[in-house]
Amino acid sequence: MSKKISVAIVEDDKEISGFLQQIVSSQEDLELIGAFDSVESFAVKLPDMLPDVVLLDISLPGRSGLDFLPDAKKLSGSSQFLMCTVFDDEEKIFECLKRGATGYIVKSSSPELIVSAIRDIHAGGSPMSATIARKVVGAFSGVKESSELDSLTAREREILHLLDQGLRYKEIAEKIFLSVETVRTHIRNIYIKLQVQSRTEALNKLRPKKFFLF
Amino acid sequence: MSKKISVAIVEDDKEISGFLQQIVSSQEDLELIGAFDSVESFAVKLPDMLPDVVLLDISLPGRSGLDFLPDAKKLSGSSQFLMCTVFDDEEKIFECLKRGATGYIVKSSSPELIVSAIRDIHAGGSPMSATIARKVVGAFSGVKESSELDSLTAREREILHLLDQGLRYKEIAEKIFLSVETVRTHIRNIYIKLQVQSRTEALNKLRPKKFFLF
DNA sequence: ATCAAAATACTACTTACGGGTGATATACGA
DNA sequence: TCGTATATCACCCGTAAGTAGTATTTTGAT
Repeated sequence: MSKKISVAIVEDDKEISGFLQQIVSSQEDLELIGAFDSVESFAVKLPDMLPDVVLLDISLPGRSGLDFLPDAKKLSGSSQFLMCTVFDDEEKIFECLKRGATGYIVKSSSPELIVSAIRDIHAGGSPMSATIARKVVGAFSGVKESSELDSLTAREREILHLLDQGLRYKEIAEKIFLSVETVRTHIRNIYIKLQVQSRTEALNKLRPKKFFLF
Repeated sequence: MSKKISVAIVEDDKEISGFLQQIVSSQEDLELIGAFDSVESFAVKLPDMLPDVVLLDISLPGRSGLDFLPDAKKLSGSSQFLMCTVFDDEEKIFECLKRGATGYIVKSSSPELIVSAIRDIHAGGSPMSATIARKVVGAFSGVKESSELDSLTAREREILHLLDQGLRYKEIAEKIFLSVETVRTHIRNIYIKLQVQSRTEALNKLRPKKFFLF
C-alpha cells in the first residue's frame, strides 16, 4: 500500500474538531498529523508538517481561515486546502477559490462524504457540494451578450484573435498571407464596429471583467 | 413517487447512443423521451419535448453540440445540458460552461456515474469529473504564481494597471502626474522584468487567458 | 443577374510605442 | 556610510499603430 494521506485540521469548535479527528483517524489510508484551534497556532507548525490535506475552517476566532489561505499556500505549497464551513455563502466560496482553496465542504456532511472529499482533493479533484458546484459553474456562463463582438466577420475575428496574441501588423500579415495594408484595413473596421481607438481597448471588449475583479 | 426525470440523448455514434439509452431506460426515475443523431434533428423536436436533462455530445457531424448550446438554451430554457465527450479538452470545457452547460462527463464513465450525474444535474448540481472540477476551480485562483509579476514595484503595478485600461502614455502621465518620459521609463522596466516587448504581451501575462478564446 | 457585404490592397499622414543611453534624488538596508 | 533599489526626467531614433480616403475583386443572397 502506498503512503498515507497526511491530514491536518484547523477548527475552533471542540466538538466538530473531535468529530473530524475521529473520522480521519478511522481511515486506513488517512493519517492525522495535527489538530489546531486557531490559525496562529497552526501557522508555526505548518512548515514542518507539510500535510497533504488541510481541513480549514473558514470562520475562526482571531484570524480567519479565509485570510490565512494565501499565506498558508506560501508556507506549504504542496498542501491542498479543503475549506469547511457551516455556511453556503456564495461570496465566501469565491473568495476561498480565488485564494487558492481547491475544495469546499459543509460541516454537516456525512463522514463518508468527508473522507471521500479528502481522497478526492488529494487525487487532484476539487470536491464541492452540488449547490456549490452549480454556483461555480454558473459564474462562467452568462459571459456573453457582448453584442458588438457578434457584428464582426469571421476574418475580423481571426485578426482580432491574432492581435490578442500580441502580434504586430506585419506578423499578422505574414501569418495569414495578406498585405499589411489589408490587415490595417480590417483592424480599422474592427475598431469602428467595437467603437474603440486602440488594440488594448478592443481586446478589453473580449474580456468579461467579472473574473478579474475579485 | 414524484415525476420521472425526462431525458433526451443527442449522440451520433449508434453504439454509444444505444448504451446511453439502455442506461437511462433501466432506471425507475428516468424516462427516455428521445434519442437523436444530430443537432439538426434534435432542434426541431426540442421545443415540444422540453426534456429535463439533455445528454449532448460535443463533437457531432454537421453542427456541433458546442455550437448548438446557446440556441438550445433558448429553445428550452428549463433543460439542463449535460455534455458528453471522449476528450478531456480544457478549452472545450470552458467553452461549454460559458455557453450554459451545467455538467460535463466523459463517455467512458460507468453506468452508475452517468445516472448519478443525471440525477445530480437535475437536482441542481453540476456533475464533473475530478480533473475537470479542479480545472474549473483552478481558473478562479488564477493559478498564476507568475513570479514575474511579483517582481514589479508598486509604481510599476500601478502603471501596468493603467496600461490595461487602454490608456496611452500621455494619458497615464496626466493621470498620475508624471512626465511621459518617466512613464516610458517605468514601462521599459516592466517589459524587462516580464520579459516582453509590447503592451499586449505584458497584459497577457496578467491573464489566465483560458476563458477568452473564440 | 444584380446588389450588398466582405475581403483585398494602395497612398499618405500623424501619433504612439519601444529601444538605447544617461542623469539626478531619495530611501532603505548591510 | 556605502551601495542598491526606486522613482523621476530627458533626448534621440526608428518602427508600429491608428486615421483618412479610395478602389478592386470575391462572394452570397435575392
